[in-house]
Amino acid sequence: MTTTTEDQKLAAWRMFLATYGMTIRALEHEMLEDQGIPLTWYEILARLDATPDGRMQMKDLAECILLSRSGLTRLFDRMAAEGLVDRHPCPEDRRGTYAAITDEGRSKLNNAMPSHIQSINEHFLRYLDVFDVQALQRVMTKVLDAEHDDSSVRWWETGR
Amino acid sequence: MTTTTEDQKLAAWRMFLATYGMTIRALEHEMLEDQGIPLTWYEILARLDATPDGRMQMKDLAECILLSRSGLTRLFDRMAAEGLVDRHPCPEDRRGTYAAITDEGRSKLNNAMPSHIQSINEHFLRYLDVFDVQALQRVMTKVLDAEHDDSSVRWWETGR
DNA sequence: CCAATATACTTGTTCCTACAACTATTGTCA
DNA sequence: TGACAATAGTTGTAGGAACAAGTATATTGG
Repeated sequence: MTTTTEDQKLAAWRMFLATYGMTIRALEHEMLEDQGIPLTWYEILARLDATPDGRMQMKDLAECILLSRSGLTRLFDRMAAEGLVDRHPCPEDRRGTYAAITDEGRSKLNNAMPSHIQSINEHFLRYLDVFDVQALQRVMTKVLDAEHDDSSVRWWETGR
Repeated sequence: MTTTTEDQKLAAWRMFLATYGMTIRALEHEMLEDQGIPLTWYEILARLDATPDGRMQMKDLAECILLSRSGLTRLFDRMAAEGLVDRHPCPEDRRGTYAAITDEGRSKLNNAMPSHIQSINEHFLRYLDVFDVQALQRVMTKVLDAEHDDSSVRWWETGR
């Protein structure tokens, strides 16, 4: 039997939702517990660090973090107050602002990364074999490629 | 080559994250646009409606919605103010409260469901074939079964 | 049986995020 | 070129969610 009912498809979607929710909860909790920063902060540090020169325009950062512009402004303010990131002007477009990771930010990231990766393994990857990982990549790629319109921001392909 | 590097595994995780974020954003937006309610409200209505008698204890609802207890209290207040749900006492445990869907709530749910399912199809399922759906179910099941401790609350197996 | 602990829910408070409005700069096209 | 629209970012404001503390009920162990 190689057909899939509508209910089975929706069940797959619901399981996708449930898995995300459970896993992200655990990761957020452990990041705050172990490193004292929200998972969002880690994501921002990781995205900036994965960049060739450790910086990125605010709008692009907002997009790949999936946060509103204003949300990022405030969040970035808080991170800047802790010295993890800073802003500097964008010469080629003076409306823009570069969001950059600081040395302190890199230090924090390098400190947080091992335990975060361990958390991902422990709560998610640990249960998947080689074929599962390949299948997951294949399926997610289909959705991402089709839905993501701006091909210049494909942050999931790089960094950690 | 049947090995998977650590980087490939992490890439799979990042793609999982990115896919969730992009898709849920679209669904939230369309639910608010088309039906005038947040996606969370829909989820609550769907969970309650999928129950044999349209009710569930607040603690169980909070768990399957992945919301804190206090968060659910306030959210439920707002939904009750709109007449979509109501509370009634729980005889067998007088600490507890039953969260129940009202007729108005069912009506709202039945109204919202078709367009929501269409959104899920349009932004997610549309891109997957039969094997993708099966693979996704298989992979998500592994994580869910391993991580989810309370086997009495497996909401993703039922409803829509 | 009853004191100590745990559980279910609510309330006080704080933090975070989104939407809309505003400023500054850039792009467009008549 | 020069008005008009579009874009990047910030700020005002309001609403939603989490944590901790408080109340009420249930469970447990001596």
